Amino acid sequence: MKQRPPTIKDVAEQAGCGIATVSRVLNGSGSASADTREKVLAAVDALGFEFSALGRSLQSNSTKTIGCIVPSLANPIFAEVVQAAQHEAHREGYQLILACSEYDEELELQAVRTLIAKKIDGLVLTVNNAEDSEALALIGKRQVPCSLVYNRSVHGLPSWAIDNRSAAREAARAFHGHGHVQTGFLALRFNRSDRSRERYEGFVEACRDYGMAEPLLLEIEEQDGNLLDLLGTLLTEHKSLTGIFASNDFLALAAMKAARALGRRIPENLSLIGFDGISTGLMVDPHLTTIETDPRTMGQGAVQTVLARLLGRPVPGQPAPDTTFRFRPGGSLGPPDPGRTDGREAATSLPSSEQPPNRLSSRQESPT
Amino acid sequence: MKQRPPTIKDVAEQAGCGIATVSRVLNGSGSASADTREKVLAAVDALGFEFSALGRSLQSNSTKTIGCIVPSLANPIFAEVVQAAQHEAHREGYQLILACSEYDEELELQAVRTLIAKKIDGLVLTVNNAEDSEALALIGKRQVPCSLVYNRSVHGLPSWAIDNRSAAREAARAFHGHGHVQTGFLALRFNRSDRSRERYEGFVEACRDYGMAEPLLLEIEEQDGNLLDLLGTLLTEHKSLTGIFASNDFLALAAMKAARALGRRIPENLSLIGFDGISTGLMVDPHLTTIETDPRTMGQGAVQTVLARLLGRPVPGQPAPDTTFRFRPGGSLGPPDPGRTDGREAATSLPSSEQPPNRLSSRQESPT
DNA sequence: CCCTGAATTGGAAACGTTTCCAAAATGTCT
DNA sequence: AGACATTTTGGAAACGTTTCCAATTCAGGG
Repeated sequence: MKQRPPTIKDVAEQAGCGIATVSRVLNGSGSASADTREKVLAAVDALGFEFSALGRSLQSNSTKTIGCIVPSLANPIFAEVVQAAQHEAHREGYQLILACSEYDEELELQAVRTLIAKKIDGLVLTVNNAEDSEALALIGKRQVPCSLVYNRSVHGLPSWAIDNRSAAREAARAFHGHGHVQTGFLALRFNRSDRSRERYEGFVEACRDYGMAEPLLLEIEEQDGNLLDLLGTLLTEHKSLTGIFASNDFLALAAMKAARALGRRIPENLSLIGFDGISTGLMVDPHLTTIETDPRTMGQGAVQTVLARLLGRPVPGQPAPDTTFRFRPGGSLGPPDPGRTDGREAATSLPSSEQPPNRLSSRQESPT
Repeated sequence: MKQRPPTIKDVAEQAGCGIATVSRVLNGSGSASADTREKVLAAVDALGFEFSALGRSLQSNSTKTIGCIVPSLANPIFAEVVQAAQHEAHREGYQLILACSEYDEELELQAVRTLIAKKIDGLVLTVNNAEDSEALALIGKRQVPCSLVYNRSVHGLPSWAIDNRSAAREAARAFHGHGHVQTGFLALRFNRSDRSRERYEGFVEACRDYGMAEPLLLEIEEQDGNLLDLLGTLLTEHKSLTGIFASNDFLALAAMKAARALGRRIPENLSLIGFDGISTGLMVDPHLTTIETDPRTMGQGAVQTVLARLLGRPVPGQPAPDTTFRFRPGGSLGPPDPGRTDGREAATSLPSSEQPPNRLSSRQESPT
């Protein structure tokens, strides 16, 4: 009965040779006679020896490990990013150490510290506020090969990110195209995410450009289970809005639900556009209109970028901004009910109009 | 300009003392004069020194790292498991190394090998087939502290798992209670998951006990994007079924969609029960009837179990089987349309009956 | 001012690898 | 058989820590 796992020394002893020889045989580096090779292999087999990555890493100054920090896995977008990152890393023989910042800058910084101490070879992460992130500062100082995901490039770091502003402009354009004027922007932890802010800013700008009213910022501080109630309150407080752009699909779907609970019909009484393009948006009726993004490509790209730098390969180019998202039509966006537009139009028809065009557009999903 | 990160040796030199002293000061072990303590701290500050976890781990024989293997993060259940596991590990100062087996036993085994080589202190994992898993065998041989998640206990390993059989019996009971006789069990990668099989077996048994027909096994081999088409085909091939129990919520929702595309109404023409209790089930209309599970508790519990063993604490008991799931009523389950039951009942009412009890039961959701 | 016990200190071994280097063994050619 | 080239081998250093242990310093009591 062995207690500790066998080391290379045990193998050497068993095989009757030096540890250097064992190392060479097992790594295929240097030469060895057929005889000793055989003896070493036999010893390895007998002892069930496996190299310890620790000694190896200490010596080689490389852990074959890359860190990955995302705000949360509750958001399927990040789950996909991580999944893709893990997959890509694995393909190249790297492991992934995962940390969740939980939208907390303190945790974020701490995670970076720990990962650096663990001597990760590279880092792939989404920070909460890229502009003035202590975490990124530390990364810069320590020169850790790194790529951002879902954050705009900053300090010259490579980044695989959505062009949030342009995407938000698309949403504004869609609203405008359907005749909406009074819109709102719905966000969950607005101050905790620069992504949300960028979407808001792009949306506001574009609404202004289209001559629409300034969008209302509908902000929800924390999600404590009563999200639907909070949304219900918000919706009743702002009856005049005909369209809401949500900073993510989950929020949009929740808003959809809350609006329905209030007896409002989608999209006649309220149009909704989400962000991210999670598959759930295609399970509801009508389909959620949204900005579709591709988290898998982002996660994969970020890892490739880091690995390329690590392995001295040509670093892949970052994605062209206009390819980072795609407007996905769906039935949750339609013309506002003329009966209750913001006072300027004549009120004529009843809220029962069953807009066929929306049904139609809700067919457009294509299973990815 | 320092190139490599500073080591304890650099600090010692800068502070003008031995490395042992630096170690003692920084770790608060052993004594040190106020004078040297100060000098060491100053040197640390000046150099920006941080311990390397590598040397430390090599010496202490502990990496403060635990491995986590799940089939995939695409399933929100596992995303939540991982999230909770990560959180719990972090709480105790441990990092999480993540690996996805992608429902592949080969990858699973390989992941275990790599993690062991990386000298993880413990392991938390969901395997595809617990009974005869090479991965588990290896874990057993190497004596890695470990806990299963979502797999039934095996080889005496601790496990945080759903009582799949009993849960499936609940589903059968519900179907029976509503008068269903001809049911089916829908699974995605049936042979790749013992969880799916257990659910099936429990369902079959219970259906037999209730005097219902033997459930049809509706198996989908691989998910290649045309999932909805495949489901559509399956549904038209098996028109006689009035209720389908799906091995997870995602499948159930997809089936719901596919059935609707065929013009069938839920639940009048087809009742559906899912498994897992993902929140998406509450976003659709009617709500998905399902077996609700608590992946967070499972992930957290598994990590606690492993950590307890690692830290010599009393190991928490595993959850009582009957607390591992909860039947969640929803509008997707209702009495079958008598007009097309399997021939034994009289056909009386029209398919337009708008079952109020189901609507009611669909209200029962409580935001977690 | 010397002695004792306690506090402080640094050298060195150990953890498991890889790799440099020189030594030993083997082979080849006159 | 001797000289030399080549292959095979193992000792030892290095990677960055912790910790044992012996040596040094210090404080205070005689």
